[in-house]
Amino acid sequence: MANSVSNSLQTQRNPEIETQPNEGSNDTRSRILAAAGPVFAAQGYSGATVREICSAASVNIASVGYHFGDKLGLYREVIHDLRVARAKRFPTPNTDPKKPQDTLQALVNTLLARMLISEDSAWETELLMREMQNPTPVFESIVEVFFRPLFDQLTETLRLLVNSELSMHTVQHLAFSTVGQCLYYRVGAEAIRVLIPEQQRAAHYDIESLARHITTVMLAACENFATSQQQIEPRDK
Amino acid sequence: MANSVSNSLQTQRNPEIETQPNEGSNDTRSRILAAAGPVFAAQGYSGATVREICSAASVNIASVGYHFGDKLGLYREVIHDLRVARAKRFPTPNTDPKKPQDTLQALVNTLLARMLISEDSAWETELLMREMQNPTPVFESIVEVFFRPLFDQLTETLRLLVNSELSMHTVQHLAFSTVGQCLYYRVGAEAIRVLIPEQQRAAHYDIESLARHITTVMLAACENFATSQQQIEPRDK
DNA sequence: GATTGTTTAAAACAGTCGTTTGAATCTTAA
DNA sequence: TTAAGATTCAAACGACTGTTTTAAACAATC
Repeated sequence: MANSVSNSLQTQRNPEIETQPNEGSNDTRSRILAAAGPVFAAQGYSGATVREICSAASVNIASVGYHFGDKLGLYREVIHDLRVARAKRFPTPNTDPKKPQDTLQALVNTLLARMLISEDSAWETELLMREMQNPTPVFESIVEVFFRPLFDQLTETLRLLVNSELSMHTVQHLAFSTVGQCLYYRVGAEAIRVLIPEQQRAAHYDIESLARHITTVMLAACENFATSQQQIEPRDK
Repeated sequence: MANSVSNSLQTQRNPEIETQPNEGSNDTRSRILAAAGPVFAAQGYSGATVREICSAASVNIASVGYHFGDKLGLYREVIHDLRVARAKRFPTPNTDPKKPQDTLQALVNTLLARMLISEDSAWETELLMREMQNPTPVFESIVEVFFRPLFDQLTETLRLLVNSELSMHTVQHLAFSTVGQCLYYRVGAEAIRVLIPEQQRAAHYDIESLARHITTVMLAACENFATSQQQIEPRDK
């Protein structure tokens, strides 16, 4: 029990010795990490099997137990590595208080790019989406590190675009409206695939077109909220 | 009445002899169906176990094999029953071509009500959300029966609110903007729970407030698209 | 070369999964 | 009642899961 609890029990690899000429990517531990991400993303945490991961990494099954303690330890490490990789690849755009329209456009572009990316790193987004529907113990930290910064920047930008006296929760609703529209093109992707013919999808569902559309919608809404004070207490138009 | 499904194996119940007026709700088959829905919704198709379902229904494990063939057969039946129950409970609002604003408001209300319902039937929405992320063989029919009618009505309504010469795909994007905003308050519910303090959530995140906000956003966007022809061909092409 | 500690390998462990079995029970009709 | 079918039941099946065990291979130090 006590000796098999923490993965730090065994003498894990020593960082001092680890600066070897040996390529870290060929390391067993690294190979497991590289193979685990896509498998977790595709099958979910419960659905993924350590056998499949180890098979994809060409590594013995017992290795995950040795290097990460257990399956959850491996998953935590995958999430951790995902965070640092993601922060580098999608830097939040700079905020220019003088051009909030451009900032909004850039934020929408970033959101959509994160959603619709179809490169090798698509599994990262897939994994985050799974965390939203089936939160694991790491979910809360994911929100704080991943979502909160973008959400804050979005609300600040929208604040510049509307009546400054507008209540806080209305601005937050506008932020969720923006995020929701972007998110749908991933959450509802399978539904869209059935609803919209492929030809039309190929023509009008690229990131730039969608970003332009969503930005237009939100700018129109902001203009409405900026001019008509009445919208704060909306009764009828 | 509720039985006589076309299952392949075993000697299923004979419709001719079955005329016996035994209460269908206490029937083993009905108890399994009633218990299976929430379990499938909570755990997903793969995650749900027939043992848990049968335990919740207080029936023997072999009953699902006898009455539904196998686990997938039970799932199909659950989805089928869900469809008929859902169609009755959430009738699509009537379309009045003279008041498209009201129709839009009603559609947003319906969408949000479907998303945020927290009654006994909340498992139905949960199940549909799972189908969107992890489509099973029944997904396509779900889209056709569940989503397509509402999507068509939404596009027709939005068409009345914008310039009639606006391209088809732009109107469809507007429909997805509407759906996306509604959907987010369920998909992102866990994230919102972390981002927004509970007190604020309790005050401003009820169905009526959100519906009013989303309708306002979309009406402002439609007005923009109705007046400015420029939006049809943005920039140069 | 022997010894130590680290890493990998094959096999087995205990448990759960969906499904099947074959006998026991119940229902119905003669 | 009896016979035949419909339905339930406990038990087991084989396949899979995460994890552990035991031994072998490897590297570095004495």
